[in-house]
Amino acid sequence: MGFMKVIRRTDELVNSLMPAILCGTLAEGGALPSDHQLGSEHNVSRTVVREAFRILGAKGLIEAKPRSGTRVAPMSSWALWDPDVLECLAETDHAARFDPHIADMRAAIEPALAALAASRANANDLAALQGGLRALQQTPKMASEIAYLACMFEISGNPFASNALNLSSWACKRIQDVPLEVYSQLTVSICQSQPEAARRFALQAILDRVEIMEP
Amino acid sequence: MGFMKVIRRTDELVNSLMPAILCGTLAEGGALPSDHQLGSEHNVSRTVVREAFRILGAKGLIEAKPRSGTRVAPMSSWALWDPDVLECLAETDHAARFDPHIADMRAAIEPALAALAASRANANDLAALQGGLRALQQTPKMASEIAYLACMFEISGNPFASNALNLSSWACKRIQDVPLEVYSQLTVSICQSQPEAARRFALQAILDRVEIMEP
DNA sequence: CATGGTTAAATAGTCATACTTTTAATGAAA
DNA sequence: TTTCATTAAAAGTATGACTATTTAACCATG
Repeated sequence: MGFMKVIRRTDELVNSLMPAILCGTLAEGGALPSDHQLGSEHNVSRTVVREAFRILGAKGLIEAKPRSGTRVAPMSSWALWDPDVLECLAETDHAARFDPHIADMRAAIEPALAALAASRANANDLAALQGGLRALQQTPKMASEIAYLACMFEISGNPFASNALNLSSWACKRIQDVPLEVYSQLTVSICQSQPEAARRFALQAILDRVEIMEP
Repeated sequence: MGFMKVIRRTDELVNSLMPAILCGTLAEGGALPSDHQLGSEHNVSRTVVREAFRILGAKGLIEAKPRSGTRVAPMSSWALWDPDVLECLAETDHAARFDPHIADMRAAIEPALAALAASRANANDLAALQGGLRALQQTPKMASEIAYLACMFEISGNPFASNALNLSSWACKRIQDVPLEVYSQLTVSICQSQPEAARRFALQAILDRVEIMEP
């Protein structure tokens, strides 16, 4: 099935530099090689280096100034919600340092989205959600869990939810133990249009994971 | 004085294309001109066009494929949390459509951050926060409010908060009426290490704004 | 007529090079 | 020491040529 996405040399370079930035090999505020030099090191043209820099810059990871060169931006400007950044960060050594912060964010956002979903779902939505739950029960893997959450987020009708899903992916990836029972209760709550119950169960699903993570 | 940030022609092009994408002039799934053609239209080299495309691509706004050309990506992949995207979206005609969704997100996130801040603040943090409050009381403008919230988010210690601040900026920009009284109470709650009270007041600050927005 | 494979063309991707602009360092003059 | 011009390093821009990928038209074959 030919879904071979084109691999640009630009992207390869991005995938090479991003981990170095996120894991601190290239420290915050530290200088990157000049694009000419980086091109030589990676055997790519300056064009490729510059396009890679544009991408990293768009994600808030680096900043360039004429004559001064290109430097790693302070973490406060990193686009941590970005799927690429987040995915890359998850594969880093100190990913564990971010676990509690992500759990905090999820605990804030996902219950709210669940409540929204409960108050807005129509018949089609419920069918989709129940289908997602069944799939999750049959094969309780990470992919199914993400799909279920994606469905719930979609139902919430909030366009910012699709980015919040990146945080969920992180957590599901880190701890692949699916709280099936809670998800079942959550689904029921949404189907019965009970926002507050949905809110509680969505929170519970997260706390269950945190508990495993704690020690 | 001289903080004149360099204006790249690349950025100018991005600033020209992004609004067109966000406001739907370039519809989702619709094709952009080829980079050669776009270069002619804007009197810039293909280099500039391509770097602009890389930036827009990094923010999930467009996708390029050889031979097919470059198209506007589906909104679900847009990086709505990105400060540039959000700022640009705010200046769009249908910014109002996003107001309630942003309010929902803020209502979920900011109370949680306020609670975290209340439980983690040290003496220095409190001094900074109180300073921010005083500045806000003296000049209750948008900039002061953002600064205050930034301070609180920083205290929360959550690295994802700095991106959440973009949502706050949106709301503060849209309705510049500062709920001074609530912020005062919020500050007190944080200073007295009362997370639950802080949570309530942070929520209240948002609801006050929504109320104005509602009609 | 239908089917399937071949070819051709359009467009993104890459490279090399030359030139321009910005700005940090440097050093000379006041 | 301060100030101002010089210099040079690095990013920014332009151009043109070439490559790679893929759609779409085309042609041959059944």
